[in-house]
Amino acid sequence: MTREIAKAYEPQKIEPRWADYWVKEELFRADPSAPGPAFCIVIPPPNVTGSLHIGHMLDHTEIDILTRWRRMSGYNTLYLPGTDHAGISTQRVVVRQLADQGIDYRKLGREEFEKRVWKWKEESGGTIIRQMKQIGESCDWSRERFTLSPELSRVVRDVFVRLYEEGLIYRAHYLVNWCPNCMTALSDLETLHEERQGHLWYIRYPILGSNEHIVVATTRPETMLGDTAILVHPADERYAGLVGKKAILPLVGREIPIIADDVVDREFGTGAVKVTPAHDPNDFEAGRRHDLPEIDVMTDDGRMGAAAGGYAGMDRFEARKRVLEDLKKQGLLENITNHVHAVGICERCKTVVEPRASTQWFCRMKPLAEPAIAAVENGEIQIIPANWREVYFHWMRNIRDWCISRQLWWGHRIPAWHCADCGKITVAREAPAKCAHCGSAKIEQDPDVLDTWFSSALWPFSTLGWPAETADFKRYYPTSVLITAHEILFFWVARMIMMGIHFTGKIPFHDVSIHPLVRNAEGQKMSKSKGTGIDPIDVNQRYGTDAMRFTLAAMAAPGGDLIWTEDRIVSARNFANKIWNAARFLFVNFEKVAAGGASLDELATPEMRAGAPYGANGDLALADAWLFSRLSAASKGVNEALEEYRFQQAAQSVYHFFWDDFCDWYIEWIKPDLAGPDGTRAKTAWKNLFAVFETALRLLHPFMPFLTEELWHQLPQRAGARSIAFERFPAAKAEWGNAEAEEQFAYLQDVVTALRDMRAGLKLDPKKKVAAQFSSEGKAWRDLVQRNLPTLLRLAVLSELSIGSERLPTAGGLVRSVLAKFEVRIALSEGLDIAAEARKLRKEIERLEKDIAAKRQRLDDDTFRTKAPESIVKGLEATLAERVLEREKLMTRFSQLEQGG
RNA sequence: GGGCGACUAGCUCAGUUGGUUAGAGCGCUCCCCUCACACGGGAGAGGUCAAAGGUUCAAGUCCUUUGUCGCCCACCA
Repeated sequence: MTREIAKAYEPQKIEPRWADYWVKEELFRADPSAPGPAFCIVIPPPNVTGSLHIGHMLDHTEIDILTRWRRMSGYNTLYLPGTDHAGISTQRVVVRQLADQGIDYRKLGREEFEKRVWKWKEESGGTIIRQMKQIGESCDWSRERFTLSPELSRVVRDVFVRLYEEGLIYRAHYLVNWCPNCMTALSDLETLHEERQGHLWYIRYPILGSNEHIVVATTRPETMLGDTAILVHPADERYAGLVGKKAILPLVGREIPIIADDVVDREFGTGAVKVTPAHDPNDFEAGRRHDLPEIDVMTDDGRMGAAAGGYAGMDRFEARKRVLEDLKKQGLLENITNHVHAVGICERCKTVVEPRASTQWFCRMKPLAEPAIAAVENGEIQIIPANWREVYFHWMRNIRDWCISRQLWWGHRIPAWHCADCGKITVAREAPAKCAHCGSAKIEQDPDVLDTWFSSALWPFSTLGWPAETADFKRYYPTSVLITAHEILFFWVARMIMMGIHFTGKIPFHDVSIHPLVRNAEGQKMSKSKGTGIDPIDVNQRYGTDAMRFTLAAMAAPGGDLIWTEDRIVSARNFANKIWNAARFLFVNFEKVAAGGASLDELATPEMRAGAPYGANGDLALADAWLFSRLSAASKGVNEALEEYRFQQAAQSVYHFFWDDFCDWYIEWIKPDLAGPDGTRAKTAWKNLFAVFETALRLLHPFMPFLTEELWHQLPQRAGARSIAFERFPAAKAEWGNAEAEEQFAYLQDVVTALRDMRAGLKLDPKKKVAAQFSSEGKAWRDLVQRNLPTLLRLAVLSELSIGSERLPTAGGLVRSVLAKFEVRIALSEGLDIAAEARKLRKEIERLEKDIAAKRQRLDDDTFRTKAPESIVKGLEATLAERVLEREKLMTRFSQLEQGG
């Protein structure tokens, strides 16, 4: 029987086939009525207009690894996909696109514009979902959700109304961050802060009815046009005589009061502050306290407005220049100093944000935050790694009300209607016919939409059908874990916890696992728009998605950032190639199995599926016992690591098992057995080889789904087997653990390595067989070597290996020893570089000497002996003895070498 | 102004609860196209774990200070 397997590993040929298969067969469709504990992850919904970037790739790789692992471990899994309508981002994209066609979106009107965005969404919105399918994510595609779909919009309205009725949503006039480019209010989180070198301008304000003046300092002189007061500290003697008087606002001529207020910092500037309630948060508060008028001197797009008099129509920064020039002309600009201060920047478009008083909708956060803080405090929700807990607490404990209204057209329109007659607001789930207060039909819906993150906050339960008690909601909520980057801890994670607890009475997820941010070699965040990123799809094309997934998993250690370098994916691709070739080794030899009388059907038995070693009841050769012990340890390692979201550790575990243990040692060790004349042994060897390989595929599957699916289907399978994704994930098997076999095999590995090292030192032809000697004082060790003699001869390319217990002489050859365990010798000296050997010995002796001294010192210390656990003391004593013996051997060898041996 | 994180081999990074010669990948040196694999095999070199102090029988691991870099939060005009 021959197996059809291509000689070369070409992921490009394999991956699309399985990606299609998984989607078409709907293999990962969740069934809430199926058995097993629930495991559910809802995707952090990517922007519908976006495409997959490296950050998604990492996020989705982790999610899919967990999902596939849990599915294989008997869980009832749901990985729910979906996208976010991404208000500002999407609107910006379409506005720009229309502008490119010479169309002003405002002239289209709201309705038409919304149509255009929906059209754009239908045309381009599928990209990221298509890419997710392409990279093999095991989602239930039948449950795909979109934040702006009619179903989810209904949930949003419902939540809004409830919060409004509970008094947690209110409409108020307040100072907000205004982006003059996006022309909308922003939340505090959407406003970034950037340290900039600016200036502090000192301006004289004349005092009414006198020749005096008062000097104020400001970083934004153009706002003076909206000044309505000056504040000084009540205890400031410099200004004591001026409090209660009025100043004349330059350029404007308005009379403004000078007021005492202890918020003023006497040390800063001149100790006198100009107050612009409409354009500064502090001033806004001061304005409220002192009942000052608010004068908004700007327009929505960041120009000076009617209230700015002669400056009306100018851009705000142009106006700044002109104001300063005019002040200078009038001799009122007293001083200019350099001043570094933080400037608010729009998260989306990087425009300098204008603080501005405006009427907006807000969500009261304190009452929502309290139970959300408690849920993390009491451990109901675990944040991993734990250092993010503190970050979360800090933000949550200082949380401020959330400005949720946006002056955009793309999003969930606020379900509030203003009455033209009574001026009151009607908030309702469905459009009302008339005002709830006066019955007037002259009502109009509020033009604003909700912050995108408002609907995202509901995602874990809105996607599962809440508020209906659906089967999905009952089965999969709370979800298991949220996998995300720390960037959106506040934007999204914190808000989901608050909303989840508030509306469902339950936490939205048990764990929050924060993964690193992917950066490039220069340490910058990978970003396509900045040209600092890579296109993961393109990289997948070149190396394979499996290699990409494995690379990311292997690099994703909790904590810091992850720097993307291409050499890591090269090594992961090489690993995939190694697996492919190990498979080929099996497949091309299946013929021999058949010829030897073993049947492939027999190999596909359920016992083999479970990875049970053939002849497990004591009939295991050393290498088999060792391999199964290693396999069990690797399985344990992978399971435990994934349990704690240590992807890096899990990947490493499976990598080393497969490459080092399985390929480099086991396969090489048993090769003759496979082809050997002894039918029973050959059959056993094949069965074990098959079982371990098949188990390894299952162990690898969550990391490299395509490759493992491909190879698994090439193995003999039960009829009707659909996918390795439904096979059992390998668990640690205590009965396979075999410390004795591990110790013995490691010993033999050391012997082989020492012999090979000598061959290299003697520059022997790799094929040239030589005679060697082995010596150990332990009879058990000599017996072990004796039992494994043929293998040792083959692996070290020896003609013979004598076994003894006497010290081996250096003269006339080369000797190696591994600690006090054994000595090996090759009796040749032609190729020997005596000087190099002497250097090596001296170095090793020096190292041992240091080590011995350190250990002696510790053992001579009585406090150590009394305080340290006995096992540590005993262990130290034993190693010290070994080191001393080894040093002595090396010294003897060294002196023999010096004597011209 | 607060807070957090990083600093370990030439490079990119691991190192769970402190415990006996600190690991990986890439790169480097030497040997090999040996019948699964040169995207490979074999052997090896390379680190006083940023610095200083401290706690401890014992510190890469805990504490303090310093330095360098990065990030987050913050309404000093």
